[in-house]
Amino acid sequence: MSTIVTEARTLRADARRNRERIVAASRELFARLGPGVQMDEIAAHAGVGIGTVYRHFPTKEALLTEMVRSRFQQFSEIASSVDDLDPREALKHVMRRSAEAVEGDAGFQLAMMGSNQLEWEGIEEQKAALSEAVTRIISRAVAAGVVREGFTAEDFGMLMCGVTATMYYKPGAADWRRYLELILDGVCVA
Amino acid sequence: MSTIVTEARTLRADARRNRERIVAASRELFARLGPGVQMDEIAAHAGVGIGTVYRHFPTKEALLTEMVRSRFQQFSEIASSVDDLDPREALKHVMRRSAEAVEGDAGFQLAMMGSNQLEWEGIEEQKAALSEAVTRIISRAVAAGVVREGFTAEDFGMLMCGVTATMYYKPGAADWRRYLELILDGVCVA
DNA sequence: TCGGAAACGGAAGTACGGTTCCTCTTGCTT
DNA sequence: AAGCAAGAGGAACCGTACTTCCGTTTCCGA
Repeated sequence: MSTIVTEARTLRADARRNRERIVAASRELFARLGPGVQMDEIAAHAGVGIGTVYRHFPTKEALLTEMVRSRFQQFSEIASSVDDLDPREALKHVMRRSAEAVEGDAGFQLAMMGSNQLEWEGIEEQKAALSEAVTRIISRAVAAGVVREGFTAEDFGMLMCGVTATMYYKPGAADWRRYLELILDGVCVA
Repeated sequence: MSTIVTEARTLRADARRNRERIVAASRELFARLGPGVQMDEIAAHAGVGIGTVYRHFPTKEALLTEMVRSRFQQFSEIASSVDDLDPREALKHVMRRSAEAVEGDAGFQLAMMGSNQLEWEGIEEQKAALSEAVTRIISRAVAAGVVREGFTAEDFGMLMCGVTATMYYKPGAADWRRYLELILDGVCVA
């Protein structure tokens, strides 16, 4: 807490404004173009010079990590908001909502798919929180006997990876919702 | 036919040998490292100079296309070899065998997933053949009523994309076979 | 209002990787 | 065996994209 406040306090007014612009521009372009966005583009879109971008974020990776972190946060919140639903609906709800949350964000789609192999610094906390929430949902579903034998949190990640891949690689051409429902049918026992 | 023979005839002996080495090296490195392989690496691995690689393939893309083409060929063959199986088994068999064929080839995994958006020159023929074979298998399955209502060739591509994504992005960590069986359960009606 | 620290801008620096080009070598033909 | 065209090799070239650096501008406290 104190960290954030301190940082905010020592930041000059124009600097704060620029930082917000940079973050907003990054978010939009990262979503549209993926990690391939160029730093110039972000700077231009934010209406600042490249030097200013680097004043706020030491490297491109740091900037992208910031994007991913906020998205992961959103994910954790989705996964934490279904405790009042029955086990089966909780699982379905989380998968549907998560998929919708990734839709239209190419950059995050890649981050989602590769979340196992990326060692992005600074999002461990968010990843752990998400993982914990997902595990809880699945434990409930397993205990209630509404999913197939031996279903695990790892399976969950695998399935989301697959759904995300169809969004990313078959934009428009294929309907990922069909795919997701098909998977849910395979996961949930009658 | 005449084209190939003519080319082969006009190729000097050492040139032919080198070409084969280049193709072999590319195949291996492309499989291991994906499209990110560097031309130097390929040349070094083949035991030739970079200039020699460029003598045989005008661009990196041309070389990679060659890799993908031969793999697509293999796919078509798999898809064309199940006409004697019953509709349900034909579909399952093709998906399992296809998945196995992609396993361990990172470069081709990416090509598979993105096959809709890539406009790689020179593999139209192979793609069409594959598409035709897949459509036939699915038509049979649909006619026999062994798959869910409205299953299409596009769905097939979507599912394979998902399976491939788990292989690519969760190497070792997740078991794509589980995932595939789960999908097959969702696709095939009881 | 003024001084100086903080922040800005963007041209230049740097790294990386595909491609070219030119000299030297090698296999084939006569 | 000689000549020459085809082929090999790899240093240099070029384009691209991240990052640095430093002269200029802007905010803010005294």
